[in-house]
Amino acid sequence: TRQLRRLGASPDWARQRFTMDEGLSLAVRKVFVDLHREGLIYRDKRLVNWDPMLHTAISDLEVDQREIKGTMWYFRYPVEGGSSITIATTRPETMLGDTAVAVHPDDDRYKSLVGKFAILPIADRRIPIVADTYSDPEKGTGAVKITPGHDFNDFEVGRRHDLPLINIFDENAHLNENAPAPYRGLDRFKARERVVAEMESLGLLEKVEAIQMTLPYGDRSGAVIEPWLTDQWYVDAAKLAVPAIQAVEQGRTRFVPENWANTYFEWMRNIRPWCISRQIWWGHQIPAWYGPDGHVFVAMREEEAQGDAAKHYGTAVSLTRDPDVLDTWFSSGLWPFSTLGWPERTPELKRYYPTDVLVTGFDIIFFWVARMMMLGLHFMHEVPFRTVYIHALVRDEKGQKMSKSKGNIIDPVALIDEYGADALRFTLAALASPGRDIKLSPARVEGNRNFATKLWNAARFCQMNGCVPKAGFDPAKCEATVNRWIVSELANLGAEVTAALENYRFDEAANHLYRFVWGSFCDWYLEIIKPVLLSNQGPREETQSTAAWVLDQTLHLLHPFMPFITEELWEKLAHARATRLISAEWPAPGQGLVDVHASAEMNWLVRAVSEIRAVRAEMNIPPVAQLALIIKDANSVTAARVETHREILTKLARLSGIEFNDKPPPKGALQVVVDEATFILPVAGILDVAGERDRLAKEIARLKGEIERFDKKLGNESFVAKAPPEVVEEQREKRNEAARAAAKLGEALTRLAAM
RNA sequence: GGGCGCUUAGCUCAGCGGGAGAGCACUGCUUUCACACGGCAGGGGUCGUAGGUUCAAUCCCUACAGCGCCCACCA
Repeated sequence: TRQLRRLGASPDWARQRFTMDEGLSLAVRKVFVDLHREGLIYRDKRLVNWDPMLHTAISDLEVDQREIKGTMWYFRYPVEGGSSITIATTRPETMLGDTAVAVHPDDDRYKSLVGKFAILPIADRRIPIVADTYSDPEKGTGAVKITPGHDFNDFEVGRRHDLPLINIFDENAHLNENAPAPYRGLDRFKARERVVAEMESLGLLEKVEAIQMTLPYGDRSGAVIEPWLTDQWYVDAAKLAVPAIQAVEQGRTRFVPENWANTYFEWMRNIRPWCISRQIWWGHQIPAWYGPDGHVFVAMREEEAQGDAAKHYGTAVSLTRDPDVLDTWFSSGLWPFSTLGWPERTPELKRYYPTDVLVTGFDIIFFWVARMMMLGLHFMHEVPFRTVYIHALVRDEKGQKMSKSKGNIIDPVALIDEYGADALRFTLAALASPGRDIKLSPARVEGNRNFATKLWNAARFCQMNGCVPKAGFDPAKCEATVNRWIVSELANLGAEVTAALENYRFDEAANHLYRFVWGSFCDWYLEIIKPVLLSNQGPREETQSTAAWVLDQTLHLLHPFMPFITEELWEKLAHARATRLISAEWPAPGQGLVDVHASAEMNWLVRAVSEIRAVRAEMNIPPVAQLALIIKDANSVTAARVETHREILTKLARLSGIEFNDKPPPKGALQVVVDEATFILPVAGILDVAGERDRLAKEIARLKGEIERFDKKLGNESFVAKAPPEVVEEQREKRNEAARAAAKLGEALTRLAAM
């Protein structure tokens, strides 16, 4: 909770709930009772995953299969009548509970032995040799020991052949009284050593092999899990899964990204009975009571159970409540409706069920999502949520999953302390491309902290220059090109960000915002309007209002990512807002605000400035030197643009003046091509002639290479014939553009050489 | 064993049928009145390998190699 608050999560904190709340407990009991009555919850004696350390059963999902280096032992069991049969095992101690040896019915090696009896060494027990297809001739020796009490497969085999079931472990996985006397009380691993040693001394240990194998561990205790025979409560998950599968198949609930639906289907279609009872003290106690003879009464309250028992026995009896509690995921699975007051038909339930979006990690799909789907559909007859957004998992810089035991946890609060919650949020959003985990590095967060600082300074600049949101301001009515342009850019940004959010592409939304704020708004717009703001000339008022409006909209679009700084700036930017930013209506600047002419004009200006800056930097012209600009071969559009932006072009490109002149340029000048015009910058005194010649030659060579590629493509008949006409046309235009630039630079080079 | 995903600039990752992008790092210049957590300019990639489809492949298909994850009862 503290982390969530620091991150700026904005839930309805007043509705915080805890699964052990009275209301939720009632829902849990009702669900249990109802499912029991419907036969979907039942009690059964079978093998469970037993945690010998925590002394409780756990579900399949809480078992962690780990790859380890293990050992395979080959034991020879004597067979009555003189021969013997060899089995392989990784768990020698369980042989004390063997009640058969199984071979494949078609395995010729062992056909003659089927029906005979082996003598189980140490335990000295007569056990049958049975034929069962479970036995795989390819594995081990083709003969497999059967321990129905301590192996899930063997349990099934035992059932098929009506084999006795011997439990040799107690709750600590120590050997019990069913083991031969010397073994009683031994830990399973100690017993293993002893069995191996004894078999060896009996001359019955045939071979020992080192192998790779997997072992089940309890995900909480880390203890090796033991299949153990106990009474437990089960949910018939297979039945509940049917509608839950259909709901996703039919798209009533959608996974984002959608390939997680496969994971969900895979598990749901192979789901096994869900063991829900736990022998721990913390949790919802199971509402079941036992009579003196063990008869079970399931009821909402003890009085009801007493009543049922009295009816059953014909007299009042004393009942004992089942001490077990429920798997926490059982109560969590009710969350979407139990928190809304169910089983009461509350207004909240009506209003909020089904919910819109569940946001969670993929590792929770089985534990929680699947259970909510099953229980929600069963009790509410409607999916619990329309969309399941599976977010990326945050890993450390090396891509390792963060875990307490590895000690590589990145504490979000520490990052927030250093860089701010906004920077962290923005970083996580920007890195959250679908289907990929996030490797979180502080450098990345730092970069976005800088972004927040940039935004802050930009806002400060606006404020210092009287950019205040103006009531009744209509961005469509802007007249200055630069204002029309930034309004266009903002309108595009709004559409892009909204679309990205609707598609759950938080990364795209964040990147659009970053580029707009830093690139379009700060680097260009603010720089361009500085002269206007700092003087009393020009469209000062319009510019102030426009800047304020754009900043306002930007803060809003950025708010989900950076709630703190945007809220702060929003309130600072204007007094007496009608609402706080977080509850203001999401902006939807219309596409009618987009002015393609303004965009084209500003693109030209940006290109012109950039070209001049680049050549200056490359030719080492001192930044303080102001150069004259002579524009040659300009058409009327360019001429008009120059007039409009003369002042800003002069400033940004550090020019002393601009003139149009189509005559040959003076000696010693830098030359660049912008569209149809050649920009000439006389630098007679400081020109590095050889350097400029090289630069021009290199640029011409590059263009020639391009032209060659285009010509090759355009000369290809099948390209011209089969490619879409607009593509062909586009290539042709680009080719001509390159050719034009090359020609002009060629002239420039000639002039230079003539000096 | 089954399934999913990844392989693009030094690092972390976008992109995706028509001339390779971002952030960080790096190089040069720049302390000009929003911001040095800044500005300007720049270097750097045969887009894992080999085939195929196509006028055109980093992008689609197939195989292979390497890496990661999930599921599974391999004695």
